[in-house]
Amino acid sequence: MPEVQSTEQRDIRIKKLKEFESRGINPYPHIYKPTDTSAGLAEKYKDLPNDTQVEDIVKVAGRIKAIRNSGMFIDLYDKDGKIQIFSSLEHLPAEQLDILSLLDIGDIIGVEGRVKRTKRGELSVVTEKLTVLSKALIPLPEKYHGLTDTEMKYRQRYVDMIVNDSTIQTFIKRSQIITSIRKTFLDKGFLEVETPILHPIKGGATARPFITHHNTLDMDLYLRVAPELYLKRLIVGGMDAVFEIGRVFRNEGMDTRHNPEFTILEAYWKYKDYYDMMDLFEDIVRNACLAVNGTLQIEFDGKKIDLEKPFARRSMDSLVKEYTGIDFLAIHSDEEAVKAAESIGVKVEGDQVWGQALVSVFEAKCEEHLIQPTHVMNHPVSDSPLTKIHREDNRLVERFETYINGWEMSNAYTELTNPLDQRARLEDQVRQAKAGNPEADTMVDEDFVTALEYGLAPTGGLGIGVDRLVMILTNSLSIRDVIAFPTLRLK
RNA sequence: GAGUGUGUAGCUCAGUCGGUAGAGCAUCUGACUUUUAAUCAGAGGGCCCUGGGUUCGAAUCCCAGCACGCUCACCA
Repeated sequence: MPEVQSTEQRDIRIKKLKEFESRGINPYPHIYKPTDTSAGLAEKYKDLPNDTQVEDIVKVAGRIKAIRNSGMFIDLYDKDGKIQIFSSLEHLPAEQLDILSLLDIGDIIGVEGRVKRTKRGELSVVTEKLTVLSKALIPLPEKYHGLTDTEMKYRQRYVDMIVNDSTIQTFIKRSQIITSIRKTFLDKGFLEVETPILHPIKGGATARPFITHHNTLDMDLYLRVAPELYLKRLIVGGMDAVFEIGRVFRNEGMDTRHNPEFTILEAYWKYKDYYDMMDLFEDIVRNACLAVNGTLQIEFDGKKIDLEKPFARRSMDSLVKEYTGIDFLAIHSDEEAVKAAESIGVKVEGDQVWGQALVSVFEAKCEEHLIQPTHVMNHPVSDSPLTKIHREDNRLVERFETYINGWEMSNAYTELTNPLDQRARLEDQVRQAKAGNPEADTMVDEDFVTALEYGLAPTGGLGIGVDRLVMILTNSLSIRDVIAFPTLRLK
């Protein structure tokens, strides 16, 4: 509920806020400088015996999450944990007791005092001076169950983060994963670059776009569905290794694995092919996993996943053969391919039928089995307009997608560099769009083809769905658990 | 887009056969210098998601809508 409604508890807190002001206390001061954090004190005084107090004066700050015994004990939480605040009625001056009585759960305060471990063994700061840093007007959700209402978790993520520690931990890990990814690339000599989000022509992936409008240019623009075509231009221009981590936008369905805007990682590496990109992907995943889990043996939704062993490398046709018995490489006509697919109950749509049949059967019969990391290699040409033809079979391309937990985690190519071939394949996309495929590109990006005509060296490319990687590495079952502010309907 | 579930106090949830609103936490008042979800006594707090309908009477049954979840479809 974005509109603030007047409630009994809020009215009472506003009254307390006014009471602070009438005593000359600003409940929203400009600055406060704590000297210590909860974790810092825990470490520094870990050997302090029970019922002992030291003379050092410290200043801590944080949010009140619990008040016990009429204010005698306060649980104060800062970024890395809890510190108890002990306020003795006998030793506190009257004006400090007045402040104490106006505090509520949810308020942010600073506390100055001496460190003590109580009789019960809880490390505490013995209050000498209380400072209100921010008076909270809305009460926090219940302490025991936390916040469980999914809608409120997503609409008011800050509340979810305050109350549910696992929520903020997931977003901390997300940040650490992205830092790790960036470090892996920088260590290999990559340049981090930025390319346009507003695209005059849709391209780089088959997906439905969002369309917006620029007023001054009086021109429609697409929010990018992929940064691919611009990153390759940078390779043409002379960069040898580039990567970009950024948001892309696809106007498609939403579920536990899809959000309309999501974070993609794309990298292009000169004088590399798709085998090199497999190694690169594995490095990225292992480094990121170690950064947040400290191990490469992880568990997702109760399933054990081994990220340590070299990922399996399997051609799509061999997986189809393993799980269905159908050998697509031995099938040479479209009719036969469709018949083979239909014989196991897989419907084939589209007109590039041999390739469509192979992909459809793979998606229907194989994907779900790929729990352990698997590079699925050698897709049919029809599916992959930006990929170089396989060096040994001209029906296939040098492409792989890495599956973990049955999900597509990466998509990588030996990049297509032949400008004439590229133009023909993009023109085929336009033909498909005119035939009614809403995901195909509606016009050829002529400047991209021109760039290839200036010469693109042999290059490997890799794309990673960062949100899904974060899901796997944090055991998060919904993409909305790893995107702080997922797309929701306006309420 | 289809199916399905949920929506009740600030939060977490009960609410029987349709009979007019309940608990715990939180809040307020008081007690207790004690704590670890502190405890004890008392009090206040409700657009039962919205709009229709059936009925003497609807949180409850019916219809429509809204939001969110799940499954499916779609989906680099």
